[in-house]
Amino acid sequence: MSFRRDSYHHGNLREALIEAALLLITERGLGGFAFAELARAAGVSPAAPYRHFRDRNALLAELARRGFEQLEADLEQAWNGGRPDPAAAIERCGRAHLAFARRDPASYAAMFDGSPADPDPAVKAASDGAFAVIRRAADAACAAARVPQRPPALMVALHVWALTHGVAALFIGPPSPSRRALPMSPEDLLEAGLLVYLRSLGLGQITSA
Amino acid sequence: MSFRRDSYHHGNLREALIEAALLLITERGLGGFAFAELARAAGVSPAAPYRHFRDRNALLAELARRGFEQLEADLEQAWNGGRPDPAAAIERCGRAHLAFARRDPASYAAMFDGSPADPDPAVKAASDGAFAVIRRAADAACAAARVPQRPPALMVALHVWALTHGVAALFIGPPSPSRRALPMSPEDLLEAGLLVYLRSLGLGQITSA
DNA sequence: TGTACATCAGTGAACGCGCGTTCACTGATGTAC
DNA sequence: TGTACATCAGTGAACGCGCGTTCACTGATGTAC
Repeated sequence: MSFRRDSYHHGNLREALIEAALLLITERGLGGFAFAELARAAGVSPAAPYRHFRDRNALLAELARRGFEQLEADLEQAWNGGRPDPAAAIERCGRAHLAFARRDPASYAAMFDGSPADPDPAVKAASDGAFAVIRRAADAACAAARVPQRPPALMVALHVWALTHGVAALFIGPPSPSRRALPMSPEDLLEAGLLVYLRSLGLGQITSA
Repeated sequence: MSFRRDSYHHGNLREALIEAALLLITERGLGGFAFAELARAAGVSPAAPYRHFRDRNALLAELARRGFEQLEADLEQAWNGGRPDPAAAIERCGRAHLAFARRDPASYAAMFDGSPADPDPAVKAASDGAFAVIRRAADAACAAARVPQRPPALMVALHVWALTHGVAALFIGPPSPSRRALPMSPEDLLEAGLLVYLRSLGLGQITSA
């Protein structure tokens, strides 16, 4: 999988390293790549990556940051101003979240299973941005709620976030020791869960039996 | 942190290796221990662990298996026959699940974030056992449900499982790049979420406003 | 009670390996004038 | 248009390190008789 180039300068080594990391993480999990291995895959000397990333963790942080920015964009598009109604739009956000985890499992791992000791402010900001979309959705949902007893909007946002991530973590991406066979798609599972949840807030259509 | 012993035989090396692994995983994450390091921590030669585990993965599988067995026991006790009612008992199960993740984050990681390529049948069986408790709880909940429109019991079980794991993964254990500050306990967050969800099935007390 | 023997947990030395990181360097690029 | 120079991406060799794994071995334990 190594890469041959003709000129002395690679030209796009930074991107090449990131792509190689995504590939290796997808194949072997978060711990499954070595800094030196990325250099080999990009066809440069083992010292070259240090021109672009301080170390392995800096690269992982970059993956997480970009991932959250992409997730925010995907969620924003799925939300689509809450049309036609908050419940339907939130379910679309859930699907978009799962689609992201499916499409880019390596970034998803860097975002949610990343290194314990790494309080990178840029990653935090990007993560906040993605969550803010769900937070706004929860605000809209709560404003439209037709029941007196409901949790604060922040809690609703966290419930949606946690249920969605729970489904993604359990049923999308590399199989873990706990992976169960599912007689349905993760998307359908999540949609049904959000439906039940939001119905309790007086949202969504209650289809007649 | 190494361990001195007086006799030629360790006596309880297997357990000592497992404890050392749990400690190191807690400190540094799943990838954060080397087989040789466990030997050092237990005060034996680097070849000694091979008497007890085929390799690093076999030890991780053992952690996962034991973890699921403990989780099953905890859930079973929390369920307590569904008394006084399924909704209250399910919320107790959620708390027990979070308590387990809190008490033994290393095992939890081995159970849910474990190695991609490791279809250990004993781990699978133990995992099935833990989930079965929730599955039975969902059966009871559905039997008591007072609404016509509800998902199949398996789906209800998966929703509870996913929401609970989502809360644990996001807010308990080693902070990830996505960890958000929570203005409440994970336990309260989960309880509120389950309350809203189960209310939609016609379960639980609807406290008057 | 004593002895011979099987069992097996742990030894310790050794191996080849790939890693992260450093260093003074060199070759290409682009810009000032 | 040409030339001198600053910049900096990538070199390649080197280092020390800890890892996983193997091997013939040795010391302790327990059991048969």
